Amino acid sequence: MASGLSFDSDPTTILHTPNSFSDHHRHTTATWTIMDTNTNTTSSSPPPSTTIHFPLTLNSNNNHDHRTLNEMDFFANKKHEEDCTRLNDHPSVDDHVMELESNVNTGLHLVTGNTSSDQSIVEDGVSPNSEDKRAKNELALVQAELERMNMENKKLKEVLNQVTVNYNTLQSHLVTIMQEKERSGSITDDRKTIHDGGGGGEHAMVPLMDLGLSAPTAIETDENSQSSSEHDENSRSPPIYNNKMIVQRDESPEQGSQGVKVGSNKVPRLSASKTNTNSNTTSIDQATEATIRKARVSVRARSEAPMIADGCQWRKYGQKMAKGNPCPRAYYRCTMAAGCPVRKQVQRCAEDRTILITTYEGTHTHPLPPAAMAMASTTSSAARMLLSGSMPSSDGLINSNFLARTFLSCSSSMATISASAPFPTVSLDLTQSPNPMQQLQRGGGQFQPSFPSFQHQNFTGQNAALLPQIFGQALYNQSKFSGLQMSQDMEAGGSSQLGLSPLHINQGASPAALADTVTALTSDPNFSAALAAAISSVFGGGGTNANNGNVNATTSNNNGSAPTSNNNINGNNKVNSSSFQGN
DNA sequence: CGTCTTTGACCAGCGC
DNA sequence: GCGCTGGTCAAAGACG
Repeated sequence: MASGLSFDSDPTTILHTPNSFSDHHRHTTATWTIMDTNTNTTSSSPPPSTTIHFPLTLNSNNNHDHRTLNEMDFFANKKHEEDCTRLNDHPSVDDHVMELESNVNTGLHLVTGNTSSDQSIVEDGVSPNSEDKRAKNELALVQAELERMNMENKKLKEVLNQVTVNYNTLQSHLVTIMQEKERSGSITDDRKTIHDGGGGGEHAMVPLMDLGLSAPTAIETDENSQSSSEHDENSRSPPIYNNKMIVQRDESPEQGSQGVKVGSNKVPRLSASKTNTNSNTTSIDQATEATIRKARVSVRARSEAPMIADGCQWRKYGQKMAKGNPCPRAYYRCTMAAGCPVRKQVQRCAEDRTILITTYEGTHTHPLPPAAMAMASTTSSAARMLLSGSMPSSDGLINSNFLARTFLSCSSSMATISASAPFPTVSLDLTQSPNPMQQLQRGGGQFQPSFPSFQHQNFTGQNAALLPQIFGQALYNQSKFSGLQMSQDMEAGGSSQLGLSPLHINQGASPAALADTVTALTSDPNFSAALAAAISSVFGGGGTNANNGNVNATTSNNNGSAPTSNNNINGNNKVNSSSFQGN
């Protein structure tokens, strides 16, 4: 939804927008109705309900599938400060958001005054004096709250400005250093690298720094290579993927396009790390990467599709019957770039074959489309979370502990961590409720937007196939927000909380504190709004993929009787589905 | 003909 | 040491 407004005070109070508003996009004045979810009444009904008319005028010239996502993408990378402070980067609505700024807090902390009784006022203006007084009181409360939120937004703007400045400064500094190195002869060839990766002809992506303004990304040190052609345009300056500064390193040819058989039994295990490099640092890196490679994210989603659409291209390389499950397990590897180490396993749940269990392993070494970014963020965060406290931090402001919290924040009621599994695994169970917002309410309980096109959706078929994308996007957005909070804390010397949000993250928190943080995060309306935006961006589109058509959600049958066909939208994807035989 | 899927074989870890 | 299991490889076939 466009505003993503939420309520701090009353979890049962929601915003309702007319169907015409969401279905046919914006025009003229929008009417937001605060409604009591218990009675499900609207402004057309007698009280209780409070109708607020906002001078909202939104263009409807285009049908951006990413509209909602962009609007809720509060802290998108490299966003200009004015865009950030508006908390809205969609050009078609910027002006209108500016109109709203003075009246509506985009910080999503709108609080109604009728928190105790759910009583509301009659909007015809001829109510008795008592109701009139009460209405005035409520209005005063709302106005006060709005004023407070405006102050918060101003503070956020200041913080974000500072973070942006720091980011640009560091980036410039890095480029300068690299140029100096290049001049000094340490780099004699454009294709040569700064880091010695062991020699060879191909190139791997190495994270040099992550300034923490973006979600955790899929970039990692990896023994696999990118094709050189992919980096031709980046050969003279470090490519930046997902806000990570990347440098290239040479790589041994024996670890070429096929890469080390990471994840297989042929890859060095953690206990017996097979290091063939000269430096201890590299050995540590490889061990770390091997560890990350082992971290897994399992997503359980109710889906009739043979494979969830996560925005990536996959190639099936094996299928096995797993013990204890009559359904075969299919093995896929990412084919979006040569040598990408990411694997995933797809298997139907033995107990409930409508549940599709997708397990991701590894992180991507290539640029990702937005749709794939979401899942990559999720898996990358999970991988690093599982290494929390045990890996050298190369993530700058966002370290593994922070990522852990970020990850958990998305899913306190849905995510579990398995310490007993052969590999550290984070399981996201998206099957417990047909409506993830209900889960969100259970976890945070403070945000229940009204999505006319969403509320009655069941998470089956293609929609279910997009669940990880939703989840990942929520993580992605929240990570940005949380990253800002972290930066904010650091700006304040790590001791002074600015009190801008109920969300505060402290480095090195205890497990108990972590739990508190998770609770705080899940109750944070910004996170809720981000998740809601991600969901609405997918489900509000009436089945249209919110990823520029890069996702091929296969909707064919899953009984294994016939190979599935690729329902390519744009015909660009080589593979995005398989003939997974569910039974 | 190139690409992708299928599927049996192979390998390594692990438990007994 | 042996068997089980998970994971991957690679040849063969299918498909567009």
